[in-house]
Amino acid sequence: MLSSTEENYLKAIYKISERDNKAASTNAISSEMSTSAASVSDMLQRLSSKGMTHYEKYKGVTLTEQGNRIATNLIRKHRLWEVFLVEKLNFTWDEVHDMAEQLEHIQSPDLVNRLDQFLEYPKFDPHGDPIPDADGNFTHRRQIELTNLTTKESGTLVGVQEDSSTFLKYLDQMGLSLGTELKVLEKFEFDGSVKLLVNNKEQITISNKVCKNLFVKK
Amino acid sequence: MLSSTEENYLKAIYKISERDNKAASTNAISSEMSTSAASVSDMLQRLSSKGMTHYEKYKGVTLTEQGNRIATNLIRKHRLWEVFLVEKLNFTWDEVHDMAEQLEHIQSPDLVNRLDQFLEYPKFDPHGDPIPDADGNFTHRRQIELTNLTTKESGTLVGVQEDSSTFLKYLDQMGLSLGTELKVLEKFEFDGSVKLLVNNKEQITISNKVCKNLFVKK
DNA sequence: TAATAAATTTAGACTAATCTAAAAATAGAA
DNA sequence: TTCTATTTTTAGATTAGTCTAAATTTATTA
Repeated sequence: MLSSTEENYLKAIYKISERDNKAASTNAISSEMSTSAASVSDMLQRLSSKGMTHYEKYKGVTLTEQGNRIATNLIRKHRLWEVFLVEKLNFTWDEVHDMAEQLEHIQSPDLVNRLDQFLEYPKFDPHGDPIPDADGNFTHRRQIELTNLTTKESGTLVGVQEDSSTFLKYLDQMGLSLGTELKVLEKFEFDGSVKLLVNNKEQITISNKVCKNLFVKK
Repeated sequence: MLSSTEENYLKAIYKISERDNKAASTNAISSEMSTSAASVSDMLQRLSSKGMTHYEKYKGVTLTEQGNRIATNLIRKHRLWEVFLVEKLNFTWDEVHDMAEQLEHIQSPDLVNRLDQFLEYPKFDPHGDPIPDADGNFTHRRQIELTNLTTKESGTLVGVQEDSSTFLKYLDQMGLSLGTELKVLEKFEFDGSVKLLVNNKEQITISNKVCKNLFVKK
């Protein structure tokens, strides 16, 4: 059985490997987790001795099959708890991250599957992220970054990359939530900002940085 | 903010003080928590320096108002999660203790109250134990030990003192659950065992030890 | 390719929570 | 009331996870 701390390392390694498509470096992990590189280096050796990672000094780490299974299950638990908090307890999508961060570490052979059933097997969490099933399989959705829509193209907002509270609250203020219909009216070369038509009504302009954090489905 | 460990000490102190109606001794706590007396002694000083307990060396501890508030809230969280696990996720009453032990330590200003609302403000947990409200007030119920019923008296099973899985499974096997109607047919002086009529149908005999762990309402 | 910069690991130290063994204080009994 | 048994506390050590500073390895660039 792993400690919560060890589990969090596996999650970070998973996330980085997914993003960069290569072994996670000590520095990447230390920055992801806001800990010192020294602590990470220490931990990587421990996780390897427990069979969770493939680790070669100075070469970064990848997850073993077992490590991958645990990381995926953490993500499953995290996202299902988020659905519970939003759907059943009426929290908003910007409030649930910290609670889910704690709830994902609850140890129980059955809890997560019962929760999944109770929630009627949701495929996506409140931020549009896919929820792996009990076997670790993700539902894949053909989604693209909003930046990739050309002028006059339309799409539905189906996910966000960032899930910081500040970003999500900003989206709320702009009237953007999952399911919102967007049409690109104009793209400004100068700074990459984009003027959008929201649900065929409002017009807003958002920065390039915001655009990059929004996923749409054509 | 207290650690989970510190919180568990407060709960133990609360439980012992309730039971014995006096300051909790180091030994009582160490036996309740299955840790060494030395560890307890250490922790008591720490909890006192944090304003959670009144502690005088060699004299035992009591909770301060703040300590009491935290302990009561832990009990609230524990019991509400148990209701959730049984009512919503269909766990049985003997399966939920360990999960609730973990869930009670989730830190969130609002979660427990949202959960309470979602569950429609239950007053008792799946073992018949009262759930304190947000202000720490318990609903009191006039319940007595089954041992206190005399021959031919009847009552409804409303609570259990023990909540170990083995004990609860034993009750299931004997056909006993909360709400069951019991009538005392015969009390055996010899060993204190009791013959009962269950729901006006079955007859069973249970030991004195089991009797002492059952609460009924006349 | 040699020098320098960046990344990584090791060394040594700290805190929280635990333990065993020994010392000190309190309680009980003769 | 004095001696002995019990309870409690202190001392010193251990483990997980963390840190900073120093040493080492890898990468970059002149």
